[in-house]
Amino acid sequence: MPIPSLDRDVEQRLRRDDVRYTRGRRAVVQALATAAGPRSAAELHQDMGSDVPLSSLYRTLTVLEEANIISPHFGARGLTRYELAEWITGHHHHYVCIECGAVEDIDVSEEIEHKVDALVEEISGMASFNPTSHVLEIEGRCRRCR
Amino acid sequence: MPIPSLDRDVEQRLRRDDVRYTRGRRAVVQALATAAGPRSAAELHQDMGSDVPLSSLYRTLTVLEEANIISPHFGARGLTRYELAEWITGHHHHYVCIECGAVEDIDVSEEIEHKVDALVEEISGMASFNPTSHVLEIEGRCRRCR
DNA sequence: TTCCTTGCAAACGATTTGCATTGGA
DNA sequence: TCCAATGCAAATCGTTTGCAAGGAA
Repeated sequence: MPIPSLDRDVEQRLRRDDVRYTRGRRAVVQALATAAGPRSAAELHQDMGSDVPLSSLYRTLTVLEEANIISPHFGARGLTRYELAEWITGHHHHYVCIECGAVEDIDVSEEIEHKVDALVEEISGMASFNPTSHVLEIEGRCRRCR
Repeated sequence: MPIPSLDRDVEQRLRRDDVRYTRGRRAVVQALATAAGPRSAAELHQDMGSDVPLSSLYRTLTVLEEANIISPHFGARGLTRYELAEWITGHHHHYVCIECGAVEDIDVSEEIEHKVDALVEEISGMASFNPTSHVLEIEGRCRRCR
């Protein structure tokens, strides 16, 4: 999923908060941009060559989350994975392996997404909720675990 | 959500695995049966009066999960919440507060659930996945946080 | 007696924090 | 220069485990 103006957009967004777009932060954004799904701190640590200390990585993730560059995903026991925020990647869903916990992105057509939205509205209406967004995850066994 | 034959059903299910349905286990099942949504070990500990040691509670949760009496829910940073398995409560969805992380059950009509299933099938088909189930969570701010 | 179950304390893995150092505007 | 960002080590939090004691069949 190539995002042409990614660095520019992120830098601009960070500048708003007076936050610097440093080498370490660029590396995380890069790693997430090329990942096939949400990644945990440990996974990013591997992806990135393991020289950055974990504590710095966690700090970077916190900063990026606060600036709304990345979003947390809680789909596995006791660990948080991150992905680029939807204003960057566009709205999407996840395929989650019930065996190993791996998570993969699913992009859906606008047409289908409209149907999802309509359903969420319908359900929320009946329960008198005020939805701001939704999460749809499809569970199954991934290639490796099948 | 009153479940008339709950204790009987659970006991029977546990006996299959040669697992005893002890006082502590009954208490957890009871607490979950009356909860409005998934509960974490710490939350259950409070719900139950706090005299059971946490380690026992965790062990109970492990046993009940292995016997498929309860199911884990990962919707919050670094903590697992549990709810009664869907063969007991019926399939349902969740309303998740984006502010405080509280989770509440949403029961939907069969009619709507059919639509959800159809959508999941449609999406999975396009991605050549083999779905065994799905999770739909509606996000918003709960009464308290609004 | 024979296992399953529980309690307590220590161990663990993911994440956070204090503090001194480094680095960029 | 000056404050944000980083590295390292220690602390914290949710959860798990070893081991000895308690209980039910």
